[in-house]
Amino acid sequence: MVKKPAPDATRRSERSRRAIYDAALALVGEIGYPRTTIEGIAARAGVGKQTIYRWWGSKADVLLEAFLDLSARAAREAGQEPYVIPDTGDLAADLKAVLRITVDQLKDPRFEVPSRALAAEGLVNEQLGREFVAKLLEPSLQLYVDRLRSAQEAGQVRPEVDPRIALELFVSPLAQRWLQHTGPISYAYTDTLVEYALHGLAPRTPDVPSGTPEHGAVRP
Amino acid sequence: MVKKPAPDATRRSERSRRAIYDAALALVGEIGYPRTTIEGIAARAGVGKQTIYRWWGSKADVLLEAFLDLSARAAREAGQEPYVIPDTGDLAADLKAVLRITVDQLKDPRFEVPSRALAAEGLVNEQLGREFVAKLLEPSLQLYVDRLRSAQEAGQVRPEVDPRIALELFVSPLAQRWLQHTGPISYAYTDTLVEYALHGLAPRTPDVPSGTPEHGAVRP
Amino acid sequence: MVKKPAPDATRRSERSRRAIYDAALALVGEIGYPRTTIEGIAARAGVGKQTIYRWWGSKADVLLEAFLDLSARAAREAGQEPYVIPDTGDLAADLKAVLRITVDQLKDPRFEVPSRALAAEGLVNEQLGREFVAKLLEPSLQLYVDRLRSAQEAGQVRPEVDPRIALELFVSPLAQRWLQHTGPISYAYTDTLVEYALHGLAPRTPDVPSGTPEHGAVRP
Amino acid sequence: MVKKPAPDATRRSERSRRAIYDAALALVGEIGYPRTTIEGIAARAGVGKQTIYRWWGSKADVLLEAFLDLSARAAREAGQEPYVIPDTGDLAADLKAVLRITVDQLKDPRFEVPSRALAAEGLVNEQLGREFVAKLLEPSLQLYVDRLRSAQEAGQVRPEVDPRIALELFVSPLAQRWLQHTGPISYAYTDTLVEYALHGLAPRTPDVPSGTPEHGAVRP
DNA sequence: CATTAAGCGAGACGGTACGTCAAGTCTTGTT
DNA sequence: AACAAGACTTGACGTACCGTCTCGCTTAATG
Repeated sequence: MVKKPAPDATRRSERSRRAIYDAALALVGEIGYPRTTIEGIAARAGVGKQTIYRWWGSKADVLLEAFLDLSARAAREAGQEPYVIPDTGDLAADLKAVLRITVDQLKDPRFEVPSRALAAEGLVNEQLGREFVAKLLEPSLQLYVDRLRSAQEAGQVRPEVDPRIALELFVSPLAQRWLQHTGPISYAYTDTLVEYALHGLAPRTPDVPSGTPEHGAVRP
Repeated sequence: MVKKPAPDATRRSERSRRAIYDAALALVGEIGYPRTTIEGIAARAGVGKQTIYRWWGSKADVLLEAFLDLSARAAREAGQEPYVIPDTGDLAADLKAVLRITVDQLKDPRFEVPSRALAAEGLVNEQLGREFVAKLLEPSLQLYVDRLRSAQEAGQVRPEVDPRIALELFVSPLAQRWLQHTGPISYAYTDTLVEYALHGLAPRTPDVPSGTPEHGAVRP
Repeated sequence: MVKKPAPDATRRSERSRRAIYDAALALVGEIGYPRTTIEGIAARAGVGKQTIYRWWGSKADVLLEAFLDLSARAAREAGQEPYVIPDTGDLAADLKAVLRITVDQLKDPRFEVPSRALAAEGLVNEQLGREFVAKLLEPSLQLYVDRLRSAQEAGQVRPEVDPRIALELFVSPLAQRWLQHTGPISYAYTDTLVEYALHGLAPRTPDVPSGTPEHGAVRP
Repeated sequence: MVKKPAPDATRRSERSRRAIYDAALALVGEIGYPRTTIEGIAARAGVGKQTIYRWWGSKADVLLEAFLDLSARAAREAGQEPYVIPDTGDLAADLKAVLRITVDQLKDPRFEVPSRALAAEGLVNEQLGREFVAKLLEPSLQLYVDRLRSAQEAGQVRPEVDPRIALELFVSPLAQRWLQHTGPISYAYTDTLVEYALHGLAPRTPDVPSGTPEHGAVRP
């Protein structure tokens, strides 16, 4: 297979790259992802179509990079400590705090439309999906893993618990409600999730061995 | 707003409807959702494009109906009482059983491609998303609500727990792993989810330094 | 070749026929021939499409019949003597008179649009063209033949002249100007045509034998 | 009114233009004008539909240009001085000669189908009709005007005759017979037309009882 | 310091699919 | 059995974008 000779990145126009990012994000925000076209991005950015095709493989690629760039800039502007979950010693409080911030972000329209679009594209386009997950999701999830491990060391989480799975108990429900509109999103909701996840649904009656309930016991 | 006069549904060709469903599902399975076109469906079904546009508003609408029809037929074939979560009294076992079936379904290629495509479209097309959720997701979720309420009555779930949120602890993680390829799916995984969800991540020692009160402790 | 069984003309709905004629002529007048459709005629006439296809073979056929019907009705209304060229003995005067009437007709918008449309269709659709000529043109032309023959008997037209060709000298120019917009149409114009046709273009110098002009004669 | 920005004609593909001309003429010749479609022309020419719509406004426009191009090429091939009526001094002979050539052209199938189609379209589409007349008809007619004027100077045509009308006496009948199939076309026919037109239908006796004065008679 | 090869804007090109319109056929009651 | 109504398959319409391909024109690094 003949690959096209890779373009010389050192000669790349920074001006165009920026304009393309801006145009892509603006269009997705204004008319939505499906009606955003490469032609439209090029026109809005004052750029030839070829300049887009030279550096990206698809509309989704452009938007992914644009969004990563946006996130990076937003992070750089907003805070010194780029992205850490606080560790006050109170696991529940720390998780609730961080999830409240997440709730705010999910409702920020600047982020909502493009990230939803990328998520959607990722479902169907596996290659992009993996990149989306690797570059946007995993770094955040890793922070939860770290915080949970720290809690395990402090004896606040059972040692045999797998943090990678554990974090999904409160992260995935939020993600699904947001993505699929399966329910409202609020601080109360995420607080509840943390509580349920940490202490479980079953009552803390130590005399009932888990998994083998006594059927007749509670009924007179 | 000028609505076109609704076509006479009593004269609708059942033959065409079936052929369109079949063609849509086949094409989505063979070439994927994005490369499936209305023109392609019409050609494959031996049907005029207009017949599709007469009864559906978009490619996604067609696929949604086709998929609902497929699900209904599959349910009719497979069993009499299609959609009930068993209630053996052992909540954990029942949930694990039902989630294992779900895992199997998620891996069935007949269902995987179209439902993933519909989910993806639903993310970006809110109207379709709501329909997708209402017609495909909610009925299943309601079954979990019912089973959890039954468990609450049996004293196996804390009475103050909201079942609609509780079910997300094990359903959403599975959904997200499947949709976004954020991790492998297996019986072991779903079993673990059920366990974590039912009993929580925190250890069952009353001297937990966490700020959350221990519910069971205050009851004699 | 299997011909479809001819419909039973005795059961034909006169009401529909009339409505179709009216709708066809009205539509052609309002939106022009090319944008007039069978579907449009049927809708306007309050008639099923099949009723049109049952009795006519094409849009052009419908319009041709509608126009013939219109002409017949117009003739019946307008005059007792349906269509004769007067014979006052003065050939030139008679021809001029009749052509002036023709000029008026050609400018009547009720007739102009449909007859132009039929003429156009007839150019390209030979079968229709022949019918158009036979039913609409020839009868009129025959009147000129008759009048010219009468003039020949009166010694006003050279006996060896072929009337069928002779009439074209003044009829065809008018027809062409009207059809192809190659020039304005007026009484003066048709009068001139008659004059030229009757007496020719060459000067009436009997000493110049036709066809053999003396080249040097006029040049000193 | 929003006009789309005119395309850059300097970048136009000559290759495509040629292919479109050829395809259009070929299709019109093979299947006739009405069944010739833009889609068909594009396919046959190996060209995108948009390339046609970019440069022409309609099927008729394409064919008109294609035909003009064909005529120009034919003229360039056939002779140096393509469009002159001979002036041997014998007007009748010259006209007969030129009309015989016209008869031949009218019967050449390469020209017949497209020019008939264009004429038909021009009847109904006035804008095209005017262009057709201006670009194809008028130039030829002007030649007759010139020749007739020359004949007037030579005293072979009455000085008060309007050449623009005079030429119609032999040109229009031929045109009508050809366009509307109102009669056969032959050398004998055109010869007769010239003769009638030049010398008129009325006998050359001074005692003609017609009301028209005899022009030549009053000159000694 | 000019040369020259790359990136660049512009946009024409061959295509594919869109969503619409109408053609002509077929089916279902109604008159 | 003709009729009104209208769903059906078919095919073309004219439009929007796709991704590729020239065109001149900067513009930076090199001979």
